[in-house]
Amino acid sequence: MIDARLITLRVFARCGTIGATAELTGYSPSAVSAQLRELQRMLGMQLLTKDGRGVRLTATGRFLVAGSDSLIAEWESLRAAAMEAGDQVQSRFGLGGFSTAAAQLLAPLAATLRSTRPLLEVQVLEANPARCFDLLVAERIDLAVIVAMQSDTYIEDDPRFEQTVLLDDPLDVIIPADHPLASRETVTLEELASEPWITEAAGSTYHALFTAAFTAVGVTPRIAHEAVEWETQIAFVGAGLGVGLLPRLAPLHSTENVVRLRISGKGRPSRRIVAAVRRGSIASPLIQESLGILQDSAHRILTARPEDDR
Amino acid sequence: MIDARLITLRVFARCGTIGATAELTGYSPSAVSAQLRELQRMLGMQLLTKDGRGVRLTATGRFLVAGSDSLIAEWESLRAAAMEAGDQVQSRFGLGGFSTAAAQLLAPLAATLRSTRPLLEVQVLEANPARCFDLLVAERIDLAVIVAMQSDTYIEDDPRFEQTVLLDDPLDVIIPADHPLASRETVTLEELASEPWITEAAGSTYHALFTAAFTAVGVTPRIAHEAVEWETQIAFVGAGLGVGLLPRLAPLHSTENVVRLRISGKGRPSRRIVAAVRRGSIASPLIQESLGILQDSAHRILTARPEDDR
DNA sequence: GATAACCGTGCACAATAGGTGCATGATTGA
DNA sequence: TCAATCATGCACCTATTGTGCACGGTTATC
Repeated sequence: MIDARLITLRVFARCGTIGATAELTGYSPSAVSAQLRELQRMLGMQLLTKDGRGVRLTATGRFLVAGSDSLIAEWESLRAAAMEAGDQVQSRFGLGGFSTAAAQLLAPLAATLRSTRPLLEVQVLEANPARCFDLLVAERIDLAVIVAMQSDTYIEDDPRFEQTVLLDDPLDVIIPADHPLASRETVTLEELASEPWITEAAGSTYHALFTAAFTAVGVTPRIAHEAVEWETQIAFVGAGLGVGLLPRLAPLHSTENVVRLRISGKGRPSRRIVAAVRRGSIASPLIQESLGILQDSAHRILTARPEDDR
Repeated sequence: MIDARLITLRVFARCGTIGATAELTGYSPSAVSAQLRELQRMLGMQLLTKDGRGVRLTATGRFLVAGSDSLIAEWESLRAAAMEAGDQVQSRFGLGGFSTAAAQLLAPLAATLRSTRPLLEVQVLEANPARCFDLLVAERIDLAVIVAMQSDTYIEDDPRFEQTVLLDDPLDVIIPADHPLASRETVTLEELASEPWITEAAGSTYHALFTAAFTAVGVTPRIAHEAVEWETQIAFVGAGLGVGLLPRLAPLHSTENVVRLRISGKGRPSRRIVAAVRRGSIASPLIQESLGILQDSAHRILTARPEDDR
């Protein structure tokens, strides 16, 4: 409803280059370039300036993008209200998410929607959290389930999105099956202070969460190895290279020669799983129904856990 | 910026038929029909229903149109702010107006803009007040100078428009040059109570103003003849058929065998001349400049009048 | 300081959204 | 019953808007 060119401009404002904007919106770079040129012509405003080998927004451009936040939100809100008032049905619905955790929530959501709303075209895109937000802005998806590290600066106040906490996913410790502590049910991080740790490379959000968990209990872990995928980390642990942290929702197959222990004591780290939508759209019947389904799934996951871990 | 189809829907909401919408927007009826069909498809909402040989808005449609008022206003406001912030120039500017009174204000405005902003394409459309509002909604024009009868219910609170009073245009009495009172400078309506009057047909806004003026002084005029155009009315008066009321801004050529007298006493009727713009757009530099020019013109007209008539 | 990589843009061409005009069907009023 | 009014479908056409590729300018690397 809002001109596609303005949406493109907003995406450009997020990623800064024409090429990335093209990739994100699904257009070719030439098309993005032409769209932005046309937008400037029709508004009679100069929105972009050459900057080195790229382009950047002018002050007017930034102003327009900033101001368009509330415009988009108002449209989403109006559409949601009209859908609700008229008991109308949406035809396309895009979902975004990342990691097995998100998949565990998105899969039942998509399945349920497919049965309750047979006419609805549901599309699921796998993308990391940052890209999910980009895809929301680009209107490629309408709802995203993302895994936010607890230490992240929480962007609840972003004028473009509204977020709903679904559940907190605690991190467990994984140690080799032949480790002296392997028969325990719970451990404290202090007890594992001298172990060689396996984590992700510094700079990743998981790494930030990792260190935050240890600083909370006043311990400095010795980082022995680095792994990106949970699977890799589990394999390292199974090979006796060290110990690591693993989110509760990440599956651990019994064949792995690795045991999972809950963390007791203070400083129990967790990831926060939230649903994000474009601001204003949260009143839409479809979004409401989806959030309900997601929260049911989250509740089912929570009730399957030991009481003190919820 | 807001999708043209929504604008079309809004125009339809005002005039009720596809044909009228087509005429007002400049499209063909088929195009309007197709646009509205496409709009419903893309929103997944049923906005129209068959109603006899025409169509009418559904509840959802009315809801959407009502809610879109603030959306349009916010966009206009954003565009205006961006134009001002970036010191940018607009390329097209549509003006609307009706009657010689409006023309006297619009002509100098268009002329001034043409010299101060040579790149600006100024288009002037002559249209009666109701149509001017329609044209504003349809985004065919950006500013309208309209003549509102004082008795009209004043639509200042319409969420779609913002209005600025330019000046009040008093009505004078015109009488034949050989009338006994012709040498006077001013008359009261009471003095002319027994004269045969010429006015417009009952039901017109001018007729409403006419009767309001007389009821204010407790006189019931005898309506002898009816005329639509001022020119016709002047000719009738010149022919000695009766007397009439004529706005100060309506030109009276000396060859007409008619004299113009100001009305003294209470109940001096007048028309109100106002400038109307889409809500939100009033902050735009171009609108601001235009309103300034219009007010200058109005001021010049006022200062040319006797003091007690301003 | 040459060269490669990157980024945006212009151009030829293609697809398709979106327009017009006319014919048709449905409904209402004379 | 007939004419007038209104919306819509269809055939056709236009022009907007997309793609793919080549090119020029800028930055980073060796």
